[in-house]
Amino acid sequence: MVGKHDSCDDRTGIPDEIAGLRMTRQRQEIYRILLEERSHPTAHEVFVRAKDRLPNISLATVYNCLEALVNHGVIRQVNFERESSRYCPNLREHGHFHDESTGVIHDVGFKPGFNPADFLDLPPGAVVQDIEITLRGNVPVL
Amino acid sequence: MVGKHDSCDDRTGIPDEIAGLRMTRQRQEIYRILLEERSHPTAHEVFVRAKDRLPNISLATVYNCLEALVNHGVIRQVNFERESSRYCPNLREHGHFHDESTGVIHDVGFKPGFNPADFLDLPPGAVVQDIEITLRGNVPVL
DNA sequence: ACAGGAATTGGAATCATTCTTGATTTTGGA
DNA sequence: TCCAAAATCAAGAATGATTCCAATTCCTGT
Repeated sequence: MVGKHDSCDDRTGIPDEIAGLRMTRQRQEIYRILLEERSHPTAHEVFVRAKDRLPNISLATVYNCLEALVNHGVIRQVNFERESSRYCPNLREHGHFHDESTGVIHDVGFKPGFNPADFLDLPPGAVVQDIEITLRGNVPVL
Repeated sequence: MVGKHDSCDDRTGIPDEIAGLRMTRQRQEIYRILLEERSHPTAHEVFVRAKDRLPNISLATVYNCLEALVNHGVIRQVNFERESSRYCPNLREHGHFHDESTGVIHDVGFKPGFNPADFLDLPPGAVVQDIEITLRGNVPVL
């Protein structure tokens, strides 16, 4: 059916290359898992899921792949406190709301016109390259 | 600046008890270091400084003390990415600006009227208990 | 098909932090 | 003041996430 010459893989529908990164079988699989599993999984959670399709994959490879994907801007690494890093494929600028009753992590978008200087007393002349916003709380059930 | 009220220790000027926490010699010393050293030191950095005055103090004790102080709301624990935790005695609600050229971490206050719902698309009904804002960037020298 | 570079693997190593277990110190009551 | 209980400390072992390393294996270009 599908040869391996064009830009799509047989099983994942993910291109052979993204953002200049060669998408090997394991990188495809890991990226697919992140796209499917929007729950901000940890490396270990990704590892467990990846073994369904790639029984020989190693945890080191999962870390390698996640790192490669992060470095090429394909996914983002998210840290809460000192817990294990989590990974998400949402590239829009966004923060995270951690619902403590359910454990669910929601992405929270920045509203249009978002500008940190509007609500923070930044050092004079500061040039912001990156912003990270994390909220903790809960969403009461009605 | 050493205003002694009722219960004060001779050497640090720090009360015997804060927020219901018994201020032992090592807790006083560690708290004093944080008040003095406003550079958001790590546990290990605090440990090194603490040994000047308490040569027998152990790293475990530094961790114990920092944890006690954090749990009683006397200081705050601050995490950047997955680096070692840092500690700061600034209890005002504030975020952090990490100047990447100098490595300096600046506290950034929230402006009056600060309200996360104004600039974030929170999940409907979300009750925010805590917010953490970290910026990375630099402050160009003129 | 072949060489050279990239990727993968499994296990060892690292590092911050936590835990465990006695030893010390402090506190409150007799 | 003196004692027993409770709290705190210290030292090192243990943990857990992540990184490093050395040895294959896999790709890519020729």
